[in-house]
Amino acid sequence: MWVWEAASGGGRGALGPRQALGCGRNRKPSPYSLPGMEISSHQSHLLEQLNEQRKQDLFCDCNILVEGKVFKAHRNVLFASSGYFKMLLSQSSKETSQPTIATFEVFSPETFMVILDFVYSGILSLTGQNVIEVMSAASYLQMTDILNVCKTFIKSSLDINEKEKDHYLSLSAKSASTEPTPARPALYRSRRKAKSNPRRSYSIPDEKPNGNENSWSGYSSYLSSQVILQRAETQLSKRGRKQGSTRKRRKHLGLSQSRELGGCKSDRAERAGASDPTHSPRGGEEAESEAEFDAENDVERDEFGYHPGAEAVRKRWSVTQLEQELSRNPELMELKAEELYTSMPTILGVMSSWNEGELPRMRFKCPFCTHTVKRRADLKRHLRCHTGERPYPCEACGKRFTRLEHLRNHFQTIHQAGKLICRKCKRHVTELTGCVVQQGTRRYRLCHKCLAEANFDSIPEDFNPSEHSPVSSTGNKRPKRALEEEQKSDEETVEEEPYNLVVRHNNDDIPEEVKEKVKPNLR
DNA sequence: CTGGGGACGGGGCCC
DNA sequence: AGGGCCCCGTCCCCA
Repeated sequence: MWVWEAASGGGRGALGPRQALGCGRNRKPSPYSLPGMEISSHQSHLLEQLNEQRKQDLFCDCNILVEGKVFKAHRNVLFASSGYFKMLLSQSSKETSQPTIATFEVFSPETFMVILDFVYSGILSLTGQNVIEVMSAASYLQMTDILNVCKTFIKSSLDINEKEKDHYLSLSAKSASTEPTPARPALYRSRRKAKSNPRRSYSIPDEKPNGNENSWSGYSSYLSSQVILQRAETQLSKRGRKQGSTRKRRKHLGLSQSRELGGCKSDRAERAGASDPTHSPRGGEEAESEAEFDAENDVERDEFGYHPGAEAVRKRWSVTQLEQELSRNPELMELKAEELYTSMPTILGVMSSWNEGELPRMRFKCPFCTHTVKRRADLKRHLRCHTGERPYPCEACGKRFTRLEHLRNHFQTIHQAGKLICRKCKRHVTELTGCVVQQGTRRYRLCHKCLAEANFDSIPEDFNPSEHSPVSSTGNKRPKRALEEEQKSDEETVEEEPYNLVVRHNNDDIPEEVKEKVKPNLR
């Protein structure tokens, strides 16, 4: 668990244990810390006292009901900490004789406990499990400090340094063919023995890197690599017990995708300067240096242990990771996307409007960006642009899409010559005045005149676009042959034969003979 | 270098 | 809630 301790009062007063031990960054002396003007411990002492009062239910004038569980707190503290409570309490400020009761059903009591503890202690206990829900709740309660910390938490776990990235690459390569290296688990188990303190305080890094940043980014990188490691191991175990699996999963594990398949962001990133998909296994030297790194930074590892049962690891997701992984292994991405959806907090609601006299409308907020949508389904759709999930593959060219309609549009325009326009002269053509021309997997129309000039062979027989529309279904699997075809070369997808296309989705249940029938041209 | 067009991604919203 | 349509923005290719 990460514990973010607010450097209360801009660095005065409470320092986290890390800082107290000299591990923290060197802070500039606060301009407000004038000698003799201020007792630095006053604020923390005051907060401690308030927290004590809360625990002893002294002077608590606000009851917060969260899914049936009652939390007692002080109105003034809540008012000072949360925009939501500020609004709520200012409306009921006149009736001070009765304790205010606030009811929430939009986050769990555990989440509110984390937030309330922060309010009264300045210590925010974040884990990979709770960060998204805490962030959502903080968004709901309009607590920007917590929001920022959550963002930093998530952001920091996205920053995979090169070392860890290489590490993952070697792992994913291994996972496709060999057993995971035994050195790594052993490494972590030995660390688990060295566990001393389950909690650790971290200060939020500034913009400028310094000594403390190492522990931050290194730690987050470690988290990232642990997720990946976890997934790689899960993959292996799933492959071992594939038959017992209740979920349908695509089985083209280890087959790489064409460069188009990584989603828009990863796609572009790869085009801009892709990393080499080939990678060498992780050497012992690296493991050694990592061990040194851990020793130096005293990184707490055991909580994010190697064991597959560690929920904290399983639910720790990051955008960068996901995109990078998809570009290399779509199955990993789908597993991640699937788990992301299931592990996402059920409540992502935020209030869209706080104008006076206007009831706030509930919207669904993306945990990865600032985007909000009206409907949960829209959020799910939006999340695909973060997860990189592309569940709709084109059987003709292998290109994958986030939406069925995109696939359909693509298929119609690219592979079915759906546009009744001569590609050359741009004139409108019909079945009578024009012909369909095949070029590789692409089909387009030419009028007879342009066709004669271009000296192309038309493919009039058996061409009926309406018969070959993409079929809506839910599967994700792509035939191995299509993938292998892409692996050879993108250019090699140009075929000689006419293309009789059937785009389907769920072909997990389609027998091999049928697959052969519907894809005769991908040989 | 620039403008036009195609392909695609993504948001809003209706059914 | 899912499917589908419409619209707009962006990227890329090509003339």
